[in-house]
Amino acid sequence: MDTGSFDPPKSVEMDFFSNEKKKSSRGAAAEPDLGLKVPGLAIKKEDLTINTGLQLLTANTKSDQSTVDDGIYPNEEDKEEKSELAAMQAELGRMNEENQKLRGMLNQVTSNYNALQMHLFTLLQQRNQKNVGNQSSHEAVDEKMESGAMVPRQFMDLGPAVADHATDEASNSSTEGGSLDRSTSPTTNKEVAAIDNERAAREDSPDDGWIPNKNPKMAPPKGPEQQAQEATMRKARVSVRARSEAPMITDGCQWRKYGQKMAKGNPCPRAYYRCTMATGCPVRKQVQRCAEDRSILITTYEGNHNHPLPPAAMAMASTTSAAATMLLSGSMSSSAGLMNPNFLARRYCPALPRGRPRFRGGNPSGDRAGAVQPIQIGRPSHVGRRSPHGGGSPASLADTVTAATAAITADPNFTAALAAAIASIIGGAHQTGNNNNANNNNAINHNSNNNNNNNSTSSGSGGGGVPTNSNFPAT
DNA sequence: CGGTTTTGACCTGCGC
DNA sequence: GCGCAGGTCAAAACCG
Ligand SMILES: [Zn+2]
Repeated sequence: MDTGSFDPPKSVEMDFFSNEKKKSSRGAAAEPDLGLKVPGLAIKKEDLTINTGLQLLTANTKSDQSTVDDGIYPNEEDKEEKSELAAMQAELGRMNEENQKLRGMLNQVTSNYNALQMHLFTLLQQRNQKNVGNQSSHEAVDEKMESGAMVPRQFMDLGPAVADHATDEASNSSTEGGSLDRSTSPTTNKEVAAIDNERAAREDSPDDGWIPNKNPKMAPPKGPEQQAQEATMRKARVSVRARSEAPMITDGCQWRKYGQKMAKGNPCPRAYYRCTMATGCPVRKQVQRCAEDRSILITTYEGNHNHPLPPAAMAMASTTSAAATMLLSGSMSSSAGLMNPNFLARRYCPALPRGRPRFRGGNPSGDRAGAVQPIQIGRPSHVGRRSPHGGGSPASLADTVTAATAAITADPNFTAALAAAIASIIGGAHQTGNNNNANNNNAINHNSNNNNNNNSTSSGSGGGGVPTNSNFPAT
């Protein structure tokens, strides 16, 4: 839409290293389940419509009418009707015009906002750099260097890596549940990640639910451009590396394994999972252990959830998609992309301790995947990320921004509001009536209900006794 | 009994 | 066109 600067497939990889502790089975109580699934979209749409409508109506009616009225007609009635009609038509035209204008403005605002966001990240990054050493940054570089397949493109530091406690999170998303969660969930250190946007463009539409989209040919002809865009976005993949002994990192979602394959250069098999939290959820993930270091689990997420997620899951999901979004669209706005990174940083920073920095790695999908963009979360890096608008700025400003960020992240309400607002903007800009972004849902969902424990209560998984669903490490 | 895992077969894209 | 590798399907097995 506004500026789809990047076409080429990109990929980002996020690596979180974590020490996974044992998930103490299922302690969490059954989740009250998210009552509100009201996606942010609804709201946003409303807003948009209302606004435009009003403006249009008020602005134009008069002039038009007056102009049209002059016509000469035999019958007064006729004349009246006709004039009225004409007036209405004119009005309509005006409205359309206005609408377009507004749209344009929206786009602008959107891009501006995005730019600001980028700026903010840059600032944060710089700040972190100052405060903390640059070891991490080295690591990041290492990673991308070592994995030859990776082509560094953008780097971002998603967060003020600071917090060290779960308190943050607890206060944020959950109170009592949080503690519970924490105790039961494994701790995973995660460090860097890369989102990798694959070339594939045959993603389904979330609306429809999961479609065996595997057959491009079968896929009915969809919208051309819009489709492409969406596909691009949807195709974003995020791979998360986590040091974990568990067979799977806990991300708060429920997954069903649908396949397993022996990857080529890796003795460890790669497992394929599909999100089962909602029937049609298109999200998939691949899980594989790093060949070099078996303790490292590489999880690659793909797609956006089409349903609300529990806070825990949200953090991950939104983060990934957010990162993807940001990287994928240099100047595109996205609620997820904008706000989630912070969120994530906050939530995960604690878990990002001085953990093992050095990971290099082969991108699991390094085979033919596109470029990979390492992202550092919660840690400083001097590998500056390039933002379209550049970034240096005074420290004071940086502090301010940081503070603001903190405040924002800390306040769920604000977050929600922001999410809604952005969502609305986006919705308008993209004109996509679909609910496809889990992001929106996430945001809203998150603040509204704080049920955090998404424990593996249920259904347990049959097979290996390893519950597929998991909780995010509260801490 | 419903949901999940397992696992071999099948399909598709890509490089040669 | 062929072979390889990755990804997905689907039937059978498994589990709570
Ligand atoms: Zn899902």
